[in-house]
This record gives sequence, structure tokens and C-alpha cells, in this order.
Amino acid sequence: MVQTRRQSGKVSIPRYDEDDLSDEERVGGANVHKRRRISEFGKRRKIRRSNPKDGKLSILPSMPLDILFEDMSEARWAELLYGATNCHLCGTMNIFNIDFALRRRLCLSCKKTNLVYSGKFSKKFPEFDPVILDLIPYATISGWRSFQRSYPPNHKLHNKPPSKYFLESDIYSMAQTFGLLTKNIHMRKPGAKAKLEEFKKERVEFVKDVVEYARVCEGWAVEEYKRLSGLKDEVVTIRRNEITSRLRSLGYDQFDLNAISWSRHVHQYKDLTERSWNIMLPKLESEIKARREARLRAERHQLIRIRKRLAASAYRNWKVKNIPGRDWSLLPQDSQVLSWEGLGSAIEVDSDVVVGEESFEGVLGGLEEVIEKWKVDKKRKLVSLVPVATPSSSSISESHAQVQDGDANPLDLATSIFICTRPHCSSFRSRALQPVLGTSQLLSHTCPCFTFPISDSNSTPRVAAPFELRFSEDLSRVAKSLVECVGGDVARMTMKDMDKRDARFFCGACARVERSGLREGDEQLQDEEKKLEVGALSWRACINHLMTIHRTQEEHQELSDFRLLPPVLEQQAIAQEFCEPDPAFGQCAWLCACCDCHVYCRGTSRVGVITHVQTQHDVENPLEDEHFVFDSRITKLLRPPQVVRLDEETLFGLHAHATDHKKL
DNA sequence: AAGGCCGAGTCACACGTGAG
DNA sequence: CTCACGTGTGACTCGGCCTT
Repeated sequence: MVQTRRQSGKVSIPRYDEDDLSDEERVGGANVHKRRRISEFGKRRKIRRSNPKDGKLSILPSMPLDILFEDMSEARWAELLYGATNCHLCGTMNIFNIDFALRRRLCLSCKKTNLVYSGKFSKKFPEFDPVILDLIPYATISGWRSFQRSYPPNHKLHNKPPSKYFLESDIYSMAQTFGLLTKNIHMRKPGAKAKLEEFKKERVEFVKDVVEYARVCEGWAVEEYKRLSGLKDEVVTIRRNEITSRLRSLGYDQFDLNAISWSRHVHQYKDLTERSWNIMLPKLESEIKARREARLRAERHQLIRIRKRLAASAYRNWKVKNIPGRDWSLLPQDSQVLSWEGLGSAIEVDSDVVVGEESFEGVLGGLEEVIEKWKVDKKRKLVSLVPVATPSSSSISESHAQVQDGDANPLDLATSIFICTRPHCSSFRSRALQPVLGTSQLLSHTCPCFTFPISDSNSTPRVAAPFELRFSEDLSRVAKSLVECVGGDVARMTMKDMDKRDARFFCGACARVERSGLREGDEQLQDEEKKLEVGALSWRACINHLMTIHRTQEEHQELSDFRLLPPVLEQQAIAQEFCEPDPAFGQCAWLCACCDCHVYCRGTSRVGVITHVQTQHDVENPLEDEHFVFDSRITKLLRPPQVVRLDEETLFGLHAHATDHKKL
């Protein structure tokens, strides 16, 4: 709880005794001592007034005093309205809310402790007659709310009369008077009963009038507050206009003056003096300077954005003119090209130079050479990542970095499998890392691993994005075992060769799990039933199988446990595949041949690719195999493998192979 | 369920103070 | 005397709790 100044002992509690202070004394009567006490408190209250006459009785006519009560003179109203802003009960300062029904300034704290809610009266004062509540003026706002509760028109409590809160001292005082009158009745004093009835009637009338007049006064107070704040706004506006006109005459731009009009030096409820002007001027000037710089920065930023859009448009036109659509995916990203210094220097020229699309056309002439160099460098970097297996072991000692261009492209080897480890990379699918296979896929990989353009020694080195495209030794080893299974030359067999061979493998690890399941199941199984069911996997599906099924499991240890199916089963699986409709067919194995002819990318549906060709390449009636193609590699990767039955003999072969492998 | 009670947190503004 | 700045505190709001 916050301690008030009175509570902390800084302020003594003033007395506010209505009875011993006459109206005359309140507004300048003979009691100098009391007047000084009030005026001292008055000093602490500093409600700013533009006109020194404000706050005196001269403004009282604006108060609706047409209904004046005998118990409350004009002077006392003036004291209530414009007197000290201390709480009339505890003396706390800065109490601006006046309760017009109670005719007192009361702080929230006093309201909380001294107001009695009518609903609690009988419990709090069981010995008092509840009738007396009708004889006491009441507040309609408690100390817990600064407004009266109101309900929407359709609410059942919409017409509920406001809650009543009575001042505790009023209750005691009324109880005393009421008690006296009833006592007279008990004493059988003549006319006592009539006197009580008369008193009650008068008081009820009085309360009614007080409460009604309080509503009028509250309305006036709201209007008065509005009027005063309007005056205040006027003063603030005059000050602001004066300051801005002075600054304008000093040569400052209206743009920047608008920006500082809400500055705390400007937006103040104070008259502008020469002294304050001299003090604030240097501060304002530095503020204006900062604003102007910020504005110029923002304008420049906006200009650069517009120029970048123009440059991007010029680059696109250049691509259309010079690069066949199918090679676009091999080009650097637009953002990379925009930061290329050829375009960059045209974008960054001074703001007053007019830059149009044609400003970039001349520069773009030199772009092709830069891109060619970049592509060569990119390929060289990737090739350098492909390790060369030495004859003695499968460990990596050298790389293909020095391989002559005449040799077969190492990136196309079946064993050259890369993985992009960048989070949210487009090659991510179903949470498992997706391998990046083949030259075109590698070169069109969209992650900004390769800085463009390649930095020459004299240019400033750019901050490169972390290189996250990595040669995957694990997967490469698996691919190597697959190549060996089909009797291929690991150093020469390319991905295309593997696709052409189109062999079918099965996963040894999964087969062993299947076999142990059978063993535990029933010892009495027939020979036919002892046969294992395994999936017939293409070489690409093997890689996929490993990435999705075994990547997180312990079997991961036995990476290269894929085995070639016996020729009979292989033929059987291929035949089954041929007979059964491919569920992936028509779904997501279609590629655009216009922008991505030989480049692997995520396939889409047939309808999707047709729409793409129509909208992106302006082909009205796209033709299959000309504008879009079906990529069977994707279906082999995605479709569920055909199930073939493996006999014990092959399984023993598998077992022997595995133990042999371990011995080696 | 209505409606008052009550604590906690935030905001705006008046006051105190010291400098010029 | 005027002003800037820091501080104290009443006003206000919100939301949960309690009573009727």
C-alpha cells in the first residue's frame, strides 16, 4: 500500500469542521489564522490557470447556482469548488474529485473507509432504524469505482437505480437526531409524532433535491473540465505554432518541424518566454537534425528498394533474352545478382541521379561471363568435396579436386551423394534429411552456399552464408555397396547407369526383424510359410529407406546391409510393379520441362504442372513430354515397395554374408 | 449470477529542489 | 523568477475473490 504524505507524517491533518467555519471566514473574514492555514494548502494546489481571475468568485456564475440551498451559501460553494484540494476528512492533497451529493472533496482512501454501502447498512448498524437512510444524502460512486456502473439498453439491469453510499458520520448524526425525535414520542411529548413526520417529510424532500442537484453539478463539472482542457489545448497549440514559426524563419523544413511537434519541449502547457526559447533552441535543433537524418535515411532506403525492383526487372528481361528457361535454375539467386557490384554500383548512385530500368541494361552485358565463372567455381568446389577411394581401404585420403575435366563428372557418380543440413532447406521432406543427387540437382540447389560473384583477390570479401551442402560419407558408402551388389565399378558407375540397370534390393536389417518374428511365432510353420516377406527396393528407394526408416535407429550401424534380390525375385517384383498401378502416378511425379527439364525438383501433380506451364511459360495447351514430363525416378522413390517372398536359402546367404563381412 | 471488495500495476501530474 | 528534472502519489484500470 502506498503511504500518503499524511501517513508519512509530512502533512498534519487539517480540520474541516463545517459548523465552526462561517462563510465569511472562508472567503477572507476576520479569522486570519484559519485563513492562512487554508491559503497555505491552497498554495500547494497549483491548478494552472491562464487567467489569474480564474479561480476567484468571478467565475462562479458559470456554475449552475440557480438552485441555491439555504444550507449552502455561494461562498461555501466557491470554497468547495475552488478552495484547497485537500481531502475534507484526512487532508491529503490533490483531491480533484468533488462529490456533489455529499458536498465534499474526499480522497479514495477515505471514500473506501467512510462510505457505507446501503446493502450493508443493516449488518453494520443493526441498532439503527433503516428508515434514516431515506433522510441522508448519498453518493452514487464508491471509492472502488470512478464511475457509475451502466448496463446496455437490453440488459435487465439497464434501469437499475444507482447503488447508494452513505457517509458514516452522516449516519451517526442522523441517527442521533432521529433518536431524539423518537424518544420524544416514547416520552409521550405532545405533538412529538407530528414533529417526527414533519421532519421525515422535509428530509426526504431535501435528499431528493440534493441528489437531483448533484446530477446537475456533475454535468456542469464535466463541461467545465472540457472547457478547461480546451483552454489548455489552445495554449499548447499557440505555443507549438509560435515555436514552429520561429524555427521556420530559421530555415528549417516544414517536414522536420512536423516531426518534432510532439517533442516534449514543444508540446507543453506553458507560455513561451525568451529565456525558455533560448534554452530549448539548441535541444530542438539537435532533435530536428536527428529527425532529418532519419527521414533522409528512410527516403534513401525507399529509393534503393525501388531501384532494386527495377534492377530485378531488368535482370529478368536479360534472362529471357539470353538464357534458355531450362537453365534458369542454374543461375544465382536474384538477391545475389542484385548485390553484385555491377548492378550494386548502379543501385547505390547518388539519390539525385534518375535511375531507370535502362540504367542497368548496359551493366548486364558483363553478367554472363561472371555467372559462367561462378558456375565453374561452384562445380569445382563441389567436385573437391567428392573423396577418392584408395585401393587399400574405403577411407578417404584425397579428393577429386585435381581430376581433369576430360574424366567422367565425379558429381554424377552413383556414390556422390550430398546432404544439405540447412534448416528448412527445400530438400527437406518429412523431417528426414533428403539427399541431393546428381550434378544438375547440386548446381541448382537454392541454398545460398555459394557466394556470388566469386571473390577475386582485390575485391572486399563478402560474408558468406555458412556452407551447409555436405558430401555424405554414410550414404555414399551405402551407394557403394549397392553398386558392388550389381557388380558395377564404383569409380565409374554413374547414377544414370544405376537407373538403367534398375536392380531391386531388399533391406537385410528389416529381413532379420521379420525372421525373428517368425521364429518366435510358431516352430511348426510349413516351409512355404517360413518364407520372409521383404520389400523390393530400387537403388534410390534404398537410400530413401535408410533415411526414413533406419536413420534414428540402432540398425543404422549396419548401413550397407542392402542385398540384391535373386534375379527371379527381381523379375517378379518388376513384373508386379508393371502390373500394379503406381499410386504415386499422377500425383506428385510430374516435372516442368520448360524450366526444369533435367533438373530434379519436387514433383507436383499433373494438373499442377499443367497450370504451372500455362501461367509461368505462357503455353496455352501444354503437351506431355514436351512441356512437362513424368519422372519415374520419383515414383520409384515414393511408391511402397512390391513385396516378394524370400526363402531360407537366400536368408542363410544373407547371414553368411553378414558374418563374413564382420570377419573382414 | 450479480455486484461489491480489494490488491496490484501503470500513468500522469504536482511538488520540491537546485541552477541560472 | 523561471525552468528542468526527479520523485511521490492520487487516479485509474484490471481481474480475481467474496458475499448476497
